[in-house]
Amino acid sequence: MLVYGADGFKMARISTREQILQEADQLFYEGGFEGTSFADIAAAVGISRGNFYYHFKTKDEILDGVISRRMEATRAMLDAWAAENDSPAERIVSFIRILIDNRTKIMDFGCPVGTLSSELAKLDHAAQERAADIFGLFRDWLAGQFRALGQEERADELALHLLGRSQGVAVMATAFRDESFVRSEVDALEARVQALCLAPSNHQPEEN
Amino acid sequence: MLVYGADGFKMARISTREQILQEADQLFYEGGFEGTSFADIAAAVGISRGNFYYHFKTKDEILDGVISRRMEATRAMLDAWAAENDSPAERIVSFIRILIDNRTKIMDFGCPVGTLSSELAKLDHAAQERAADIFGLFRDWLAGQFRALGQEERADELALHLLGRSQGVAVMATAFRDESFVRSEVDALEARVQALCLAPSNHQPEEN
DNA sequence: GACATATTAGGGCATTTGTCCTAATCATGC
DNA sequence: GCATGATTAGGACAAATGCCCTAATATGTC
Repeated sequence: MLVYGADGFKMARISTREQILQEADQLFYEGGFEGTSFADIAAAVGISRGNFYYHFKTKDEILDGVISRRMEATRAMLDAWAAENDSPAERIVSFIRILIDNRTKIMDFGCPVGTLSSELAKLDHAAQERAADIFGLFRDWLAGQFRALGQEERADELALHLLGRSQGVAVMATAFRDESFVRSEVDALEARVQALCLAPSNHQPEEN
Repeated sequence: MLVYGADGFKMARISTREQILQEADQLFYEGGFEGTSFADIAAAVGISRGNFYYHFKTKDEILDGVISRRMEATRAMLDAWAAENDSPAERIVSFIRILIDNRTKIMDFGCPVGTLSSELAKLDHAAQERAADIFGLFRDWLAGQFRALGQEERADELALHLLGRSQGVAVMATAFRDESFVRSEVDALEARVQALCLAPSNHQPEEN
């Protein structure tokens, strides 16, 4: 699907395949995997359902592509956070802040990673593990930052803990549509990182 | 659907309607609301799809019934915890322990309350609020226990926080199928309750 | 301009979905 | 043992589902 600009010249454009993945990504997030049909995606892209089959033979193939896309986007985001911040504490805060930045969508649809993982688990879908691998990217990256903070022993534990905390915030934000809860939890998490920074003992007190 | 015992006498039996709700409850949990069809439920109960319509006109009606059932079951569970334990701290620990008791199912299907709430949010389903009301039962009950612990001011905040923490644990347990993470988080949460008990200051340190 | 390939539209397929109707069967009180 | 209402089975319905085929069109190369 090539698009021509006003001047009549061909414009560099994303491929139809990429457009499909883009729309599917969003639809899967906002409506769920099962809740999104071939027709929904085709309509969103603006192509016929037949054309669809040329690019993806099954719905699972689209899911696979969407997960790959999300992994790539996640890697890019983590790299950007690493580049933008000099200290590991600031980097971890960047992670925590996605709860604030995406609060509106989170209150409407939850966390894209967590909800997909949960849905695929229920469907007993083979791609559940790949979906969980996105969590793995965050986990490893966060563990690296905690290690840089001097938490050698507990780096992975802290990473898992923080991931879980943010998932809990997302679920509750969706259930109660409560923005203030998101903010207070984010504040608590940020304070915790700062405290870890100042007193990297083994048993770190936390403000609640 | 009446059932006869070995002696030929009619047995007091749960109604077909109740059987439908029972199976639907389980199927909705293990396969999701959208992932479960009329036919699935009818097959599980062992009745024809036609008979189904006599008891529930629409799928949403079944969902409504399932949510009501879950609310009733939740109330009963909370009452039991209150009756079984004398101290508010022990009652809160009873709540935390469901993560341990149901760890296998949680690793397979997540938390029944959280996953239903998230799915209905994505489907933009009218029953999402009612699903969240189940969270409300836990929230109010937990807040009551924290109040009894002397946390007048922060009772609701602590209740929401604990609810969120347990949701986070459930999501991560499902994603990574990691039982040890569940246990360590549960230990941390229990330690936190004990600490609150001993030193009910406004800013309570927490072990991590 | 001719050609091979890449891409697209349109429709069709069997199956499943939620919903609904009708006729048969059951239980129960008279 | 009969009448009445409650319950059930079985099937029908249109719409939607995931999947697939074919013919047409566009694209890039020689």
